[in-house]
Amino acid sequence: MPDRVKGSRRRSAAPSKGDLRELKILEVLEDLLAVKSFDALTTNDIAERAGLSRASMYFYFSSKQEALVALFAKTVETLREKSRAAADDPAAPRDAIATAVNRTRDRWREHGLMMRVAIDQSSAIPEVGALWTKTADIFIDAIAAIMVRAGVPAHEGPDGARALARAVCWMIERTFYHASADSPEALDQAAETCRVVWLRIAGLEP
Amino acid sequence: MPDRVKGSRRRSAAPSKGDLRELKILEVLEDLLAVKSFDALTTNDIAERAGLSRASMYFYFSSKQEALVALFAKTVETLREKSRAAADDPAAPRDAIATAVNRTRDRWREHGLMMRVAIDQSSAIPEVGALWTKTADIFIDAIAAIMVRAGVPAHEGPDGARALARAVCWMIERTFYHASADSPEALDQAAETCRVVWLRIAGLEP
DNA sequence: CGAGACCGTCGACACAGTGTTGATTTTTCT
DNA sequence: AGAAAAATCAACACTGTGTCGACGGTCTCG
Repeated sequence: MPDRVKGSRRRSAAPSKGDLRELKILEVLEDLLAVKSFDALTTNDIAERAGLSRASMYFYFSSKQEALVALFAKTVETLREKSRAAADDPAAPRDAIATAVNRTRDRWREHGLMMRVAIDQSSAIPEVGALWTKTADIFIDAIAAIMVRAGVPAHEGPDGARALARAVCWMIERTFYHASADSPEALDQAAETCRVVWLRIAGLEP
Repeated sequence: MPDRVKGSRRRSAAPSKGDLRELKILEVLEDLLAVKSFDALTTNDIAERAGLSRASMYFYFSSKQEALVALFAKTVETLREKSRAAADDPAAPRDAIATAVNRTRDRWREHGLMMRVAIDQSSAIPEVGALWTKTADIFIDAIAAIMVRAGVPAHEGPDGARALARAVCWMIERTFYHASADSPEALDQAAETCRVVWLRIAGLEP
């Protein structure tokens, strides 16, 4: 990996030809994932579509797996930016839950394909798994915080806020995973179901 | 595929040498999965360990994917037999939930590896995905039935029993998936958490 | 200007794994 | 025993991967 320090100050926008190619490859990869499964994709498919030779691709990424990691990392970054200031909690638990679920639905609506691919590859590509686990952990913390504010005891153990939050997180993950593979309407349904479930687990009944 | 009509009448127990080989291959496959990931396994690994040539393996299964399907189908069959008469409901909802969760935990304790592999391959191997979906559907029906008996409205829609049952099913799947990859104690914790969550969603508070 | 130093590119190769073929041996049935 | 069916495997063709080394472009500094 060329280690291109993306976030750092670096005389404004000097996108070297190589940087552009790298971006192009990731873009092509994402496009192709809409058509073929990741497993079915070959390095050739990607290189060809990106307009370079297979061997050249290896200059940028040492495998298609690494490319996927880079692409997914970018997506996760986007996700995280969009959820900035989400953990800040001016709202009542009931509202916090509703907006959290809706935001999650929006993320799945926009990035569902990418997230499904990442989840599918989580066990095959450790870096992807780690990235996803880390993202989930952040989400779990947020869920637990809301639950505590709703009155759920914060202690450890199988019925403490953290354990319940973990269960809720995985329920949301899986429910949206399936819904996003289905239809946009299914996503709305999934969101509503998740909202209801989360409310009940938090001990809030309308 | 040799099409060995397994269920059919066929003079009692004539386990031809070929049948035994077939079993042996599946046994070896399961053993190897404890050591290597399914993706990392080669047809050679399996054939060698089973004591035949790679080419001969293709006589029994036309790919390692097909072998996995057969192995998983066998596991699902076992699972289903063990859960016979589970949908019959002499118990009160509260008890039905406790025993259902405990039974599920026991299944994961014994077959966790196989189930994790199957879930991992669900999107890559359609037959495995279909098998798992069908199993989940049966489970969802059972959950929904218990919920209805507990007083949850049976109507369709995002807060009807069926939608909630589906959410609960996926929560259980994912929670046990992670727990079973962790430790036996984690499975016990997971079971208790799932029980509590299910109770609350069903509107039953102790 | 010209000599190095990178950056980027790619043809060509070695290799690993897959799936098939056809000839051959072994098992099974009558 | 002998024919039919079941099972075996060496050898081959093919696909995809990752690496190597040689080549051309461009930027820099003496």
